Amino acid sequence: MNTFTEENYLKAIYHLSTQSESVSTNQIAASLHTKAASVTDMLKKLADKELINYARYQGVTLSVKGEKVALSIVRKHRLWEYFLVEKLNFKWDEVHEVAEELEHISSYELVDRLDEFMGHPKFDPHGDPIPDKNGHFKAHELKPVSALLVNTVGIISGVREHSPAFLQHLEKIKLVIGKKIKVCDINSYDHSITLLLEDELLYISRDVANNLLITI
Amino acid sequence: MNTFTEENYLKAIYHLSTQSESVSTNQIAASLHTKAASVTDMLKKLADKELINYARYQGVTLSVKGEKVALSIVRKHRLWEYFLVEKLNFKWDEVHEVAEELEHISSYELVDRLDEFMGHPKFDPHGDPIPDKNGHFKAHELKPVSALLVNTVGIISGVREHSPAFLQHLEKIKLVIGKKIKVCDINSYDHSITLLLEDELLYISRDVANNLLITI
DNA sequence: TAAAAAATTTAGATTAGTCTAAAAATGAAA
DNA sequence: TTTCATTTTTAGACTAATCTAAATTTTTTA
Ligand SMILES: [Mn+2]
Ligand SMILES: [Mn+2]
Ligand SMILES: [Mn+2]
Ligand SMILES: [Mn+2]
Repeated sequence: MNTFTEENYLKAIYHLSTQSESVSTNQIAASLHTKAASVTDMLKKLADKELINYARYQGVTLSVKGEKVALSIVRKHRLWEYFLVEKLNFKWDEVHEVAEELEHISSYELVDRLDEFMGHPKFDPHGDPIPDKNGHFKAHELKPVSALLVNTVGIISGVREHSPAFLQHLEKIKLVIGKKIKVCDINSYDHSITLLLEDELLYISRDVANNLLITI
Repeated sequence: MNTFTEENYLKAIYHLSTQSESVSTNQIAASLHTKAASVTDMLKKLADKELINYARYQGVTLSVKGEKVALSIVRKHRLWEYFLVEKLNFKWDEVHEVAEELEHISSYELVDRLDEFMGHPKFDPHGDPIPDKNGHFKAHELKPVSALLVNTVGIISGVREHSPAFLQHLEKIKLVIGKKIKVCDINSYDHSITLLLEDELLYISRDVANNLLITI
């Protein structure tokens, strides 16, 4: 089918496409920690296979076919992350690297049975939606905590940054998915925020507030 | 660490080593469906990494280091097969190909937690022993059904042939692992055998009898 | 024990993916 | 609208794994 590497390019293009309409060679290179010249080579190959729409110097978008492949990789990634956390007791900051490998296991039978085994979860451990076998999913309406006004409430439902360091920090201060928060104060100097979390006050930096997502 | 391909070579050498002391280039080529010239190239590479003992034209054995790697792949393969059958309801003839991919997932944390999750199984769905995390395992004392005398009994405990066709055939006639059998008659012309299996008589060919293993 | 057969290795190519360095295209600024 | 910085592509090379065909070594057999 497609190689491991082709799948990683398609997934990278998919994720970058959620930010901007068209994706540039340099964006892909940065996201895959590779060089622009390598990306150009691969883009030609993916265009030959009709997985992307590509014109020299003009950036790239996924074709319908390419998006289907990308969504199946994302589905596998997130289902495996859910499995690792819910069944094997991994922490939410430990699963990403393992899922980066597991997402390339080719059997669709496997991923569908895994989905069934876990009861068709809708969101992964980081709050990201899990596409169904047809690639359909419904995302939460997410806002960063930093966008809330004083005295408004929200439920922690996702993160914008997935680094182990950030996830561990959230875990440590008990700001995990599902918890209800209320904004008590916004510091006008450094934009740090004081939250109410289960009857306790909690200070978070602007940076944390920007990367922590809530539903209302 | 080691590439996917290096791991497959080490595993092939490991399995062939259970048959003969030293393993030949052609044996490896046949077992990996590749060409002798390719095998020679890889043997040089594995020898450089001190994973095998290799002298030109003399065949090959695994080094202690190489055997450790091979056993870890075998452990992963068999644990994943057990998982697929016991947790995801795959049939015993459907799991080998998927496990061929899963065995290369590198995380040891993953395989150890999987082992724990399943209660440290000792044998895979085909009766093959699962090495523990130190590579230790105890194999059954296995004999082919064809080696039994008339009126002796045994318990189905393994197979010598792992093809889906053979496994499906056994499944169909209910000759599955754990069942108790008694040899009622051995045909002196074609060596086919009449078995007693749960109060029912069953005819099996010499070929089936040779590839079906029992403990006494 | 010498010739023939079989097994193994070497030589030389190929393909996928990557890189650096240089060339070309684009777009922003003067 | 020309220049210049940035982005992107091309050119040429490298590594891992593979192949075919030819050469070499080992083993068998006569
Ligand atoms: Mn992830
Ligand atoms: Mn995730
Ligand atoms: Mn198997
Ligand atoms: Mn097995």
